[in-house]
Order: sequence, then C-alpha cells, then structure tokens
Amino acid sequence: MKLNPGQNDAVHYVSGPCLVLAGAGSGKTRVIINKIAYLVEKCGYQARHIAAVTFTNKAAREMKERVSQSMGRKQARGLWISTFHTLGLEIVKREHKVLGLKPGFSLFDDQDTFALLKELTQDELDEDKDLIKALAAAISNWKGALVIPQQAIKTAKDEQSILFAHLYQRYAQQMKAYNALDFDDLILIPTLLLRMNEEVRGRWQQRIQYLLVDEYQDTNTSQYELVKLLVGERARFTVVGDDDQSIYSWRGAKPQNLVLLGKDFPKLKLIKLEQNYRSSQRILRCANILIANNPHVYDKSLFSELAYGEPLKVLFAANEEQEAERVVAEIIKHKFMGKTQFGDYAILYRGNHQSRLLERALMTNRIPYKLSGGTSFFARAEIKDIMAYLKLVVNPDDDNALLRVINLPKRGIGPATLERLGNYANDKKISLFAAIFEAELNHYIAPGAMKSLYEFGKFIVDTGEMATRGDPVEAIKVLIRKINYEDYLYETSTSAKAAEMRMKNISELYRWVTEMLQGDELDEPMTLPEVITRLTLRDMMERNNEEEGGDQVQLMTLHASKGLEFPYVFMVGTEERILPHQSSIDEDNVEEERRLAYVGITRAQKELWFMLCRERRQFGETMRCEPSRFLMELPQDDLVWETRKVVQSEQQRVEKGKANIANLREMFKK
DNA sequence: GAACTAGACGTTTTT
DNA sequence: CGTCTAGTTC
Repeated sequence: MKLNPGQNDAVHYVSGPCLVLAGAGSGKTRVIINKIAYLVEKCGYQARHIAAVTFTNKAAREMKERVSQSMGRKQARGLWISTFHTLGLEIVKREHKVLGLKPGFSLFDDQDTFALLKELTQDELDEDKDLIKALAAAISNWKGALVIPQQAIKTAKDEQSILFAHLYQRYAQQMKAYNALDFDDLILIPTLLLRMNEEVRGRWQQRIQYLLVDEYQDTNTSQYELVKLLVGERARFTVVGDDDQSIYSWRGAKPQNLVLLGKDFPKLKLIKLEQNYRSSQRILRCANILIANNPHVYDKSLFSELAYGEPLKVLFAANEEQEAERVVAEIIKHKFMGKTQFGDYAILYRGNHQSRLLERALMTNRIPYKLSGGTSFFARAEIKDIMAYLKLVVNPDDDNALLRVINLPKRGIGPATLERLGNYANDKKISLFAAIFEAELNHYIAPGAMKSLYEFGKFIVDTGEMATRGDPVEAIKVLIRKINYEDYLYETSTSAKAAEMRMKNISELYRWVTEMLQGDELDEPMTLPEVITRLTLRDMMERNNEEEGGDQVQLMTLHASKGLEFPYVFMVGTEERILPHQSSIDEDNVEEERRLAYVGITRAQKELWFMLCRERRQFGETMRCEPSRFLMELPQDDLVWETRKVVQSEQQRVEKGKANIANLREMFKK
C-alpha cells in the first residue's frame, strides 16, 4: 500500500524535529514503521542508534513485530523499541554505578509501594487506606513533575502537603536503603541523571541518534524532559500524537506538551494526518462533531473515503442486567445475519467493574470472550510470594521481599524476632538481611530463632549462588521445592481446588521465567534480574494475552481500547454519571470524558451501538439514568434511537427466550 | 476441608 | 447489591 502525501512527508522529513498530528485511524503506526525503515535503509542510521518509544508493552511489542516484518529481522536487530519505562530501566541499569545503585536492584510495583508506605507512616497516617493512597498519588505526581523531596517540602503550603512532602522524603530514603526503585523512578532517575551529568548525557545522545515517540499526548513532564535530554541540540526526533485522544491527564499526562514542543523547538515541522482509513464516513462524522465541542490546540479535520455506512444505534435496557443481555442478544443476532466472527466485536465500558455482568451474560450464552485488564496475574498472592523469593535472591537488601517470605513457610520466625531484627538493622543502618549475619545479633535474639534466621539467610545465599553461577532455571525449581510451596498452598488454601489453581499459576510463572531466561526469536535471553524487572513491568501478561487470540468477543475499558480497532463496537453505559463519569462532572473535567467517548467511537470500523439503561443499581440503591450528554451532541440524523415500543417488545422477546430456556432445562431434568 | 455467616466496603481510568 | 475477609461450625 502506498503512503498518502501526509504520511509521505512524515516519513521523509528527517533533518529536524518533527511533530505528526495523527488523527484516529490515520495510519500513524505505519508512519513510524516506515520511518524507521527509511532511517536505516536510506539515511544510513544504524539500527542500534534508533529508539522508538511507546506507552504500553503491547504497543511496543506490536511495533517490534511489524518492524521486523517490514525490514527483516537482521536489519531490525539492535533497534530500541520499548516503553518509556523500559527505556528508563535500561538507562538506570547501564548507569547504576554512577547512580550509586547496586546491580540487581528491586523494582517495586504499586502494591509494594503501598505496603512500604503503610509501614513507614504508621504513626502519621494510622494505617488509613485512603490517606496512604492519597500519599502514594502525591508522591507519584511529584515524581512525574520532576519534583524532588526537598523541593516538595519547600513548596508545600497546607498542612497535609507539608506532611506528605516529609513522608515523600522518608520514602525516598527508605527506597534507597532497599536498593529499590518504583515505576516513576524509572523515568525520574534517568531524567535527573541526564540533566546533571554532562558526560552521561553525551554518551546517551550518541547512543540514541534518532528518537521516535508514539502517543505523544500521553507524556508527562518528566517524560517530556527525558525526551528533550535524549535528543539534545541536534533535535533529531519524530513525535506522533493526537490531542483529541489525550485521556491520561489524571496520570500527569500533559497534552500541552504538544504546544510546548513548538516553543522549545522553533524549527519544529508540523505534519497533519487527516485521512482516516478505519471508520465509515458516518462514524467519523459523529466523532468529529462530538469532539468539535472541545477546544483545540491545532485544528484538524478528519475525513474518510470509505462507505457512508450504517447509522449508529442507541439501544435502551431497563437495567444493567438487561443491558448486558441485550448486548449479547444483539451480537448473536448480528453475527447470524452477517458473515462475521466473534472476534469482530468489542464491548467497551468506562469502569472495570462494568465487565462483570457482561461476562456473565456472555458466559451463559456460551460466547467466547477475552477480557483485557482487570486484576493482574501478578497481584495474586502465590505469584507475589514466589516473585518475592526471586527478588530477594537477586537483591537480598529488599526488606519488603524479605518480610513477605521470611516466615513462609513457617520457620519459627515470629513477630517478636522480626521486631528485634528490625530494631537492630535500623540502629546499624543496614538491611534486615545483612543484620542476620551480624555476630552481635545473638545478644538480642533467642538461640532457636537465631538458628532459623541464619538458615534462612544461608538458603537465600545458596540459591543466589546457584542462580548466578549455575543454572537459574534449575535454581528456581529447587527453590520452589525446598520451601515446600505446594504443601504450603494446600495447607493455607480454602479448598483443595483453590490450591490446585494456585499451583497451576505457579507452573505458569515458572514456564514464563524459563522462557525469558532462554529467549526466543524476538527476544534475547535475559538474566534473572532482568526477568524479574520485566515481569514487574507486566510485560509477559500482555504477550500471553496475544497468544490466545482466538475468535473471541473483546471486552475492555475505553482507556484500554486506545490504539485498537474493531469492525463492530458496543459502548455500554453511555449515561450521565458513567460517561461522563460523576467525578469528572464534579471536577469540571468533562472535556477529557468527551475525548474518552471520542476514542471509543473512533475504534469502530463499520458499525457502532450505544447502550444505556433506564435505571441502574448502585450500592443497593436504584438510580434513574439519563442518556449521556455526548449522545445529544452527536448529529441526530446519523443516529437511530430505539423507540420505547421496540424496547418493550425486545424486552419481552428476551424474557420469553429466557423462559423457554428455563422450560427446556426443567424438561431435561425429568 | 467445606460450607456457612456477619460485617465492612465499594466504583474511574494504569505504566 | 456483590465481593472479600475473618471467624465459626460440622
């Protein structure tokens, strides 16, 4: 397929900074891929000097695959295609010496951070979950804005900010002591390092000679700063973005960074991609008219040359159960009428909890579906247990990991022993693990407990030796066996079935780790520390999801749908308080919700349905629902609103069908 | 180990 | 209202 003029310009403009304003479905990924190939094949860049950055692992992976397909695996070798966080991790890893980090540092996920903050702030926040979460959010915001603790303390105004700023400082100190980093550090630390250290900066600018950034509207302050530092004076970069699809402001993303770019780089070349290759003209017209209600930095008018297409449908249901059943009924009907597959349908919703009823309806109708997002595999206790062991093996100073597993299985190391160990370590300013091996410790701790501690410490050291000197795969196998984890699961699980499930999860984890240690066609073999940090960044989960990819209806949040496309899309819960969400209405941030609706609409290629309820239960209380204001903003001549009469007859049909099934079941029983 | 109960808690979006 | 947890009972 040939590039259109805009795409062509975007690919071939390589002499300076370039901003590609790419509307939904305008082929931006194609531009990036072609541009990488162009840089390597025609401009003489070596693959290893080009970096492309995305926001999700899924996008990075997809890009990697498409690039190797288009220019050949050999040529693509050495390209840096990763998320911002993975790139940051890479910089931290290679510069750990300058940063004063020991190799094998730990990466804390949100749960680890929460646990640490809880521990750290017992006196101040009294284990108040909401407060700790607020603190975690505040710290994350500070880090995203490149504010270090001292600055936070200086600028804090109200009482709570002052307290939080001091706790931020304490948290940062503690993380340093643990030799641990959190997600935000993966951007913050490289950025500060590059800013302050000219030598390191020069080295990385030499290393990354051309930088491409996808979904640029999602960058926050620290990410933008990192981009600036990496590209330096030469400013050889291309960023691709769409301010209308900026839906992560709550995570610190600043669409204004698109404007700032023009100020920071006066020679910035602006290229617009306005032809949409995805959606019917009707769908696109609706999307355009909706988003015209928002203010715009750059004007952009998307057009499509595809068919005008079917009208968009607005379907009513009495309540949320019927809404879910209705969606399923429509999918079955529609699939029967056209030659479509389940995989052609997507159901999009505002909040994760909305998936529950949809799942139930799909399941009872035996429709295969795939749910993206939701509770992570890595949040499961059994996975966290084994991961904690592995983290500890790699970084014994990770107190968090140590506390999780030191008495798992029971080793006779109780709270009293741990408190004394903790006090000792605190006094000496060493890690818990290091304290175990201090000769003086036996003054404070009973001989029995002392022996257990020492045995535990030795076990971790031995496993570490085996993992580094010998075969890491074997080491993990031995680890799981030696701690009798299977027995532990059967003892602690609420049922034998549950224990089996958990053990299966462990086997799954083991399989992944093994695969990553050994590598495959697309990825080099990794070391154990690399595997652990990767898994903490949730890389594997997404890969696994892709592998399943059968013929399944897709369920996901509107946020998670960004960047994807589907022939037939259902948007459920298009009601006031849901989309736009109540909290956004309260906070006067309806514009972002409108962009979210815009993202949802522009996912659809051929047909689109809006679902809404007349009433909906919330915490046991029944609430009446109003159609979303966004539905009112759409061009009504492109919509078909279902009339009440149809609603009733459709409802009756569904009820009747259900009664029939029930009857059949009864008959079957007898 | 399973099956039950009471009681608290909750719904924004995620790298 | 539904889900999760801790605690109880058999």
